[in-house]
Amino acid sequence: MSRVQKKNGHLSERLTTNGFRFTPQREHVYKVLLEERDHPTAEEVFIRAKRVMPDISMATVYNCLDALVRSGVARQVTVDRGATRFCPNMREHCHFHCDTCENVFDIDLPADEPGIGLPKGFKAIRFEIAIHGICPDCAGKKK
Amino acid sequence: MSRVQKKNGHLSERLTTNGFRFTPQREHVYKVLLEERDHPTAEEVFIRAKRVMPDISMATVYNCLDALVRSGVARQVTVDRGATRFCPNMREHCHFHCDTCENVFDIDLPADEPGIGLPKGFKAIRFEIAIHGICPDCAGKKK
DNA sequence: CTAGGTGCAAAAGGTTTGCGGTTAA
DNA sequence: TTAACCGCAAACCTTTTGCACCTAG
Repeated sequence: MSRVQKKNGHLSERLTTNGFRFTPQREHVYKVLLEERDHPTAEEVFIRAKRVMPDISMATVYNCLDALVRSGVARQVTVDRGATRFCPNMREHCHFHCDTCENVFDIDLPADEPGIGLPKGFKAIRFEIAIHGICPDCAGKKK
Repeated sequence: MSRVQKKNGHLSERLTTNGFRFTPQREHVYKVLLEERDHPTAEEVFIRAKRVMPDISMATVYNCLDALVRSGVARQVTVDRGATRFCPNMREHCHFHCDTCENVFDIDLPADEPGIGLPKGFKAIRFEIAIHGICPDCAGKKK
């Protein structure tokens, strides 16, 4: 509880130092993300957010999630081709996507080989490593 | 050239052993994928395929790409939130997504740390590891 | 005060589906 | 022969956008 309070104080600062305003909607959307660490989609966040803030709109949820991601307090998870999922875990970690139930689990270790570093009971079928950055051509042009 | 011929012979077998038919459309879509290894989206494949096969439809391109992926001769690349990209490189490899030009490059080594294993000139900003498989709950239920 | 945010509704991608006709096996 | 596939068009789902009003800084 005090951890959440602390995080919200932190949130205000993170938003404003990144050029975003600290609004009740953004605070609440962040709270929703922290409550259940199950990597909800934007629509799931919308549904949960409406329970406390019934007038919030889908567009605002997208706006808030975007502000949270750009402020460095949440991540977009690109683990499957469905709707984007969001994750407030900013530690270095991997994601495990179950092909059956479609749930997404945080995996703490840098499990760089399938089957290695996974908690008991998880069975890896394939893995995908995506590196984001700047390619040589674009790095050259920026000069 | 003879490598392409061999691959197409291979393709027929791969499709049929996976319960798919070997059709001219599928052969052509696969050829398009092999011609330029630039990770095209379904729409880019559609545009290129139409140059030789003008009557092919978008739905057929999606159908063909899906059959190729399910037959194990191509992969869906989940590197960004834009349109799905396709890749006929079935070796174990990573993808590098340039945040500026949006191009996707194959990276051969298991570059499990940013900046390590990348060819000269590539600058990694962040990376994402997605593991796909079966979670303990679903593995239990299948028994 | 005012730039930025909110809610609504409509539009814009990207992908899937239903259907009548066609074709690979 | 016939289940699978094709092409077309319409539907679907997720995300973005335009606009009038509102509010945090």
